[in-house]
Amino acid sequence: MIRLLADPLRAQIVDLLAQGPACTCHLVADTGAKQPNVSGHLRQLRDAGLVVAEPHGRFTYYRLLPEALEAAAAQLTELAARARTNAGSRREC
Amino acid sequence: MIRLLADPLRAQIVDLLAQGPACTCHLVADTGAKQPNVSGHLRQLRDAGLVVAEPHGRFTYYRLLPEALEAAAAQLTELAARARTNAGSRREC
DNA sequence: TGGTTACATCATGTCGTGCTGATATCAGAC
DNA sequence: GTCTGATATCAGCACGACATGATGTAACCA
Repeated sequence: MIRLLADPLRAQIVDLLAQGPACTCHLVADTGAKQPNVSGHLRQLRDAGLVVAEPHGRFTYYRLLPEALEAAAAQLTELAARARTNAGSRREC
Repeated sequence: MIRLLADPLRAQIVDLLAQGPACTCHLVADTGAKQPNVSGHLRQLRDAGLVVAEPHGRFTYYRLLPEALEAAAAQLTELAARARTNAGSRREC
């Protein structure tokens, strides 16, 4: 799921969505990317459960799910904690 | 920096290092990957400041830096917080 | 009903990135 | 000094993901 944030354009889309829900046309305008490209990235984010699509007439609003980001953050924090507690136990060759 | 955790093998290496510092030969054995491959990934992690190399004779021990992981986690948490506070401000078309 | 707009999907080309084999370096053992 | 083992670097290749143009679909408006 973290892998989704690796792509620059996808990270930018996530960042824009953190400023509030927006429809595809906004994201296309703000990123400068082509519409099919943005749409494809939104699909990936949706499939991963990072965003939800809310159709309103012919517009589709996308909303970021904070829980998903927090879950990823917790995963990293837990990893950091493990690294810190095990910092002293070096495996000898 | 988060992009480094996107690659499966690199993520596995980070996970192994979270169990304690280890040398390259351990990581090669545990992952089953070829030595130049592991060495290359360690270089990327080192360049990004996620791990540090501690040469001991002809062995090189790698140690995970929890601060780097925590910084990435904080970044995600901050993004989630922004998304939560701005959840109501939908941009109209 | 025809046209326009917003959005999604598909097929294709391109490019980055990871993997590998070969090779170099460096430290320790003899 | 020579040999061996641990690690790093390099060149080439292959695969996957991204970007794009073309096309399809659905909703609104005249």
